[in-house]
Amino acid sequence: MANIGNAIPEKTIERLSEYRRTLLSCHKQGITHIFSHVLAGIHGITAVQVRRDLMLIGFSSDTKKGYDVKVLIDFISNILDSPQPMNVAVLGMGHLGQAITKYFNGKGLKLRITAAFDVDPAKVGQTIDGIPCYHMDRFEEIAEDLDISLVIVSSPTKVAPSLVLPIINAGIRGVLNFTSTPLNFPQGIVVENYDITTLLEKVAYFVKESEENERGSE
Amino acid sequence: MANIGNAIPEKTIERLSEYRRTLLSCHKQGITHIFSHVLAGIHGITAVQVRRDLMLIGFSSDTKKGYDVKVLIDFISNILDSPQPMNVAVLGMGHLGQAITKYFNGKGLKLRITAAFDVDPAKVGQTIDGIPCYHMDRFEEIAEDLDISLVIVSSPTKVAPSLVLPIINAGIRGVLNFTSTPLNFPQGIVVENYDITTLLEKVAYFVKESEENERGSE
DNA sequence: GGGTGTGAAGCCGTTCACAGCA
DNA sequence: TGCTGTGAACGGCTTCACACCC
Repeated sequence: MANIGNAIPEKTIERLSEYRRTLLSCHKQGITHIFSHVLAGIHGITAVQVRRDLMLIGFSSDTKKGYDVKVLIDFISNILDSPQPMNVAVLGMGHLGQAITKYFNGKGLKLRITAAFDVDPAKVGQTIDGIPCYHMDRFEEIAEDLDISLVIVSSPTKVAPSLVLPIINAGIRGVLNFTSTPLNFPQGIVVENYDITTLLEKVAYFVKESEENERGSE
Repeated sequence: MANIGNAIPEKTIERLSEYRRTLLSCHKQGITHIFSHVLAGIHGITAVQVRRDLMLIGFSSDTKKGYDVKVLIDFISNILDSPQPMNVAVLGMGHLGQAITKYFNGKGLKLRITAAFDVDPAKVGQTIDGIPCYHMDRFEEIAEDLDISLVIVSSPTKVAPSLVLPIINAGIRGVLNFTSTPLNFPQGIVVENYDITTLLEKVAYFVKESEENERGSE
């Protein structure tokens, strides 16, 4: 039995997260209402897309002044956030791990980075950006103690495969993998692989494409 | 007039980049042939998907021993890579910028990070991981000199909007943006926005979803 | 007029089902 | 038998077109 009228498409979820960040920034600037086409413009999409997304989550505005920023923030948050905060661990506290940690610090999100893991003796035992760094050997034990449910894999690509088993054993539910190895987990664990190289190669390909088209049509 | 039988879907391009990385690793290990279902397994997708992707780029194998790894690498490279290497600049040499630079260093790709830009006096004028770091004020000038065509935006989110104009003026063709502000560019400039927060929030949402479904079906 | 909400159409990407081949 | 290649069906997401409402 499904909980509510759920089944919100993945793309919509991504955009909701983006809308919310924009809305929070509007809210901070004192903007109280926003039109769909303005929100769309900021994100480089169409107004229909915005309205459709809001329709899918059952949001509707009663006014003609656009959407109430504060109300919409709360509505989206109600969709995206868990009732209780989720704890996140960063696996690999190199530059990427530290960059991610800094991103999240003080953002006041429902997702909290509460632990980091590494094997470098210079980092283990330290507190980096306010996050304690433990040795990877102790991952399963500490993940359980701290009730970690999500991990970000920012280790060197070479060691990433060796993290799969500990992650499974620790009962982790979601993985965000930034290494160049696709990681496979059994059903029930949510995984997103984002290889930076692939992202850049994609951009490069479409640049190449558009240049070829320009040349072709002149 | 279109160049070749192009129009390869975006998703396929992403996967081709991923396949290639896997294939390169296979090649290094001395594996000469690979079945579609093996390649699929590594990437957590179906064999049909792999075959369909290869069909779309016009690749076909003549043997029954699976695909020839070396030949396929060259074929994919011919699709993805530009004839001449593309130069990439990193805007923002904080942790994220340095992480990205390290990723690319010595990967021997057709994409080369050839310059970094920052405003921190401690970084400007230095060489970091073999990449010279210039002051952002000199971006337009140096981008032209070094024939930069792609940029990676890894600056703090707050300054990201101020980079848009210099990027346009410098004639940059592709942008990979890792900040939390969506950046909009005029038609003709390829942009990919990848906000790490959004990626994590998406994983968190689907974890929440799957937990609710489990609870619902017990 | 200028905004929102939405059924219906259209497009894109994935999967099915099966033919063909060694 | 076990693999590859592919037309056709399917499903998810986006866009069109238009009704409705200050």
